[in-house]
Amino acid sequence: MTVTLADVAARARVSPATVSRVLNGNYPVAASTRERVLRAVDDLDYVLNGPASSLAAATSDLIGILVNDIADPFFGIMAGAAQTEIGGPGDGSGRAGGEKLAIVCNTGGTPERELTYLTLLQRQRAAAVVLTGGAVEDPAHQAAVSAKLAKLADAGTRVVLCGRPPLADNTSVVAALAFDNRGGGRRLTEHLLSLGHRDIGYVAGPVERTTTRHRLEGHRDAMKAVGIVGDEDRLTVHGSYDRRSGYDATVELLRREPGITAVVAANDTVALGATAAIRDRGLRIPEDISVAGFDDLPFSVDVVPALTTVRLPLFEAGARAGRLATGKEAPPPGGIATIAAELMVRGSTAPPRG
Amino acid sequence: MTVTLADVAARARVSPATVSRVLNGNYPVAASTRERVLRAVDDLDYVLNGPASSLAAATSDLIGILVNDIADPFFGIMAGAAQTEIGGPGDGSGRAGGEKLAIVCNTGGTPERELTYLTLLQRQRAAAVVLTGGAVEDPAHQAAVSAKLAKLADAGTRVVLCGRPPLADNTSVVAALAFDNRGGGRRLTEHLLSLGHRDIGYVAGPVERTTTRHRLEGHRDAMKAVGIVGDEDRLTVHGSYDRRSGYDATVELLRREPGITAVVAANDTVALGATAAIRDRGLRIPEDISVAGFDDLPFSVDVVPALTTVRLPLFEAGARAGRLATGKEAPPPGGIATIAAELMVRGSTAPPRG
DNA sequence: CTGTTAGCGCGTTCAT
DNA sequence: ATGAACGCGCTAACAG
Repeated sequence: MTVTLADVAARARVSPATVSRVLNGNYPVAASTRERVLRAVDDLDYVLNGPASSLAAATSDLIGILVNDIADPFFGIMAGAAQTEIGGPGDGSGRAGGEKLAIVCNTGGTPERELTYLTLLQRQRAAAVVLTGGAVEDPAHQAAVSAKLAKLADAGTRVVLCGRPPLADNTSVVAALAFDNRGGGRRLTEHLLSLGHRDIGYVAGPVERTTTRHRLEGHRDAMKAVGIVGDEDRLTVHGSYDRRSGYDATVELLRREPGITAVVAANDTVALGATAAIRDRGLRIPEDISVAGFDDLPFSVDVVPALTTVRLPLFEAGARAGRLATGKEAPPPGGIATIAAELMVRGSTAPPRG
Repeated sequence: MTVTLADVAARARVSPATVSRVLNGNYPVAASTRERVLRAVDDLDYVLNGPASSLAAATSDLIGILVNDIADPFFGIMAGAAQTEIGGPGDGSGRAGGEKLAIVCNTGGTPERELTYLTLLQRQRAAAVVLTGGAVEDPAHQAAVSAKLAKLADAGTRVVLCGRPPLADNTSVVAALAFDNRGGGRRLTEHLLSLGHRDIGYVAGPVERTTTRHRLEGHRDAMKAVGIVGDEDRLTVHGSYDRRSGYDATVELLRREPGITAVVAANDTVALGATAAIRDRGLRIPEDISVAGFDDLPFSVDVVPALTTVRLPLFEAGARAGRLATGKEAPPPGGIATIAAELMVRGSTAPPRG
């Protein structure tokens, strides 16, 4: 019932092998026969059997992109950019030629799902895997991921890290593009300090995530550099990377220390929740309390007042990861590149009152 | 070099078929042998060969979710919700058992890529396909998509539409969950009219998209109902569904008619751009100009003033689509369900001045 | 409950 | 430049 390569061969009056050669375009084929074959393909509306093809060739053209939260533009932007580089423009026929195809896998930030998807991609003999965003720092999980990635690499899968720190053993990774979260976090807090703030609350992301830790370390480095120490734990509240969490954490922060003059949030989305909490309390931004975010997502410039934040070149990084995954671009020296984070000063931060 | 099912069978001292049976869990197997087999699997670190498995079984456990723009939370929320229902919790081992696996495919809103991905999923013998968001109205493309979906359905793939209108021939579709974009658009404009607005500009989405057309029709229906006609085209500017486009279109709108007292945007993201354009012009929201969006994305409640918009239950719809795709939920009568849109009145709309 | 036997549809040697 | 034959790794009958 479903038309196979043999059917096409029969109609084109050639051998199955020839059809295969035409379709893959790897071997020389006479122009006339190629023509006949292609017409037969169209006539019969033939679609290659992917599993059969992958089985015989021991490879596939799938490239998996793992993201922690697909509803978060932070990941969407990177994944979309990567996919733009990978997918190619298509040939307009919808025939799905030889180009690679990117698929996005949403781990929800959980270690189990991350491993499950890696196994799936291993099963599918994926051509490449791109892991985006921060990693969970649980040692057992990191070891499991490293082992899995090593196996993928052994099987010929190109592994790329985007916005994620290198592995302890990074040899199985083609390239690791790490964001300078620590540096960005430090500069952001330095900005606040330079405005005169001393009592700064920090709404952190989930514990045990590299992104959370690095941003927080940057913040604390800056504080320490000017001699503000001892209150770190009291002025830090952890939560997840969403608006709601930002709201709740800020409420808690203001309860613990009503005297804070600035709130630094784990990212822009969290900052949005923080601003809501501050306003609901009847305070103004930035007159009463300054607020800062991280990432510089598209909406950040449009909120009122515009959000001071740290810009991460998400699109560029994702695109580069895509090129690395397809081998279009040479890996950086040592397989590791650090991507700079740029401070964006806007209206949500100002000197403290008095 | 790579370990196969036969290797596992040898080590467990059973036949390959038995190994297959315990892995798929479809046939009865003695507890003791199952135990042996599973240990052998772990010992050898065996990973099923997906292509071989799919080839032999003529099906796969992949479920494709097509989205127009993965960087847009509108799609991210739906895709994430669908995937939550599809993916199952995983078994914690990362072994990737029998459950279905959702993969997200980013079409970028282009017809070619949409067809390319459908072909890919057809190749992979996908278990189901979920198409999210509005469709392009080009007749040729619609015919091509319909034909492709019919073929997928023939091959046993379950096709679900989420946030997309039913096909002309909807028989190959398990279920179409359509948003009431027209009703939502109408109620939104009725709200503005009831506040006293008469000069309302409309920043529309891309032409030739069902979502764009339906929302716009709802708006015009409401205008027509109170006898405001004749100026539709002049007070409508089309653009893409992003912030930048909303900004530019609003600038153009204000150029054409500086007297407008309200701007209705194609969606919340576009509305964000519109507010920026209005503010840059030195006008206040809502005192000088009211602004309204559509979708009620998470950030909309946090912008200042909070955005009046139309709430679409994106998460719920996506989750339902996921259940429909996996067969966990029975399709609605006739395979078509309309999902209600709820007006959310907030601070960005107010009576016009004077 | 378990082993045996055939393919699934294609890519890839080898020939020619 | 093309054809013939083999096998990729697994599942699905069919026995037993």
